[in-house]
Amino acid sequence: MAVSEAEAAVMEVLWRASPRSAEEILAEVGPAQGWQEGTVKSLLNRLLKKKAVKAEKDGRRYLYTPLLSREKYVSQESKGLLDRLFDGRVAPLVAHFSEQRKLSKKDIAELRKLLKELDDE
Amino acid sequence: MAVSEAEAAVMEVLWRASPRSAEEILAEVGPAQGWQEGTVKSLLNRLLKKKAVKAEKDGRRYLYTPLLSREKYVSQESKGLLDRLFDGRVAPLVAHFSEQRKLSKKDIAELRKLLKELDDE
DNA sequence: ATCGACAATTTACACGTGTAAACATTAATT
DNA sequence: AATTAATGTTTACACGTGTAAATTGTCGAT
Repeated sequence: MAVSEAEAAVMEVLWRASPRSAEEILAEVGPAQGWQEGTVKSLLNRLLKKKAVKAEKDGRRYLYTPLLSREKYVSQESKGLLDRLFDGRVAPLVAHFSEQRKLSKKDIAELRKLLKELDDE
Repeated sequence: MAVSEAEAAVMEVLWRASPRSAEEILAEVGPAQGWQEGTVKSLLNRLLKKKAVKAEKDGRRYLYTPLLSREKYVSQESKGLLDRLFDGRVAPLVAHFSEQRKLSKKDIAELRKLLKELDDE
């Protein structure tokens, strides 16, 4: 089963640094999302069921560590969107943003650099 | 409220050609998705509630037309992913696919062309 | 005017999600 | 040992989604 959006917010915390306790996770994500303690606990349990994180005992509490990597998660999400909307190809996606004038100077510069690097291989 | 994935499959049919009757939509999308008549009817009604399509009477049936454009839908979906996973910037997304070796020859060629065109403006 | 066919609208139901309270367990403190 | 504080586990509930059956409405043919 897929990691939901709220669950992903918890994963983001763990991807930044792990292992972490529920309390630490709450401290980092609670204020921003307006979440109570119970909410984070639930999300952690669902992530455990989904095998997206693991927990190891540390005294009276647990420390959580990601099992699903950010790379993998990002790949799945990106591929999903690409397949659904752009026939699985990257160029049309970029073209879309280009048409919407959503490419920043920085984006363009970075894309140029990227293509140049691909040349050198 | 957002157009869901199943609903989007119905929208795709209407984006290809409209207006269309429920029966026509079913004929086009039913087999591929394995959907019964009732399923398509439900999805159409939800799309009506969401103001994503409109219906005009044609004899004893209705003909449906998109109100939400594919452009707009694609923009929303893409922006959502970009903001959630790539800090709102396009270049990191492309870099991600590049690292995963998911850029086809064709993609690369098209991206080159795109950047060249941006130059000429 | 009634019946039948067809199409739309309503209702249904299981499951995931966002959100959290209630309850249980465990370790520390009195 | 009993109580309390901290933390984890279970239960809850409303809402959206995927899927479709049941019901209602309507036009055309007897």
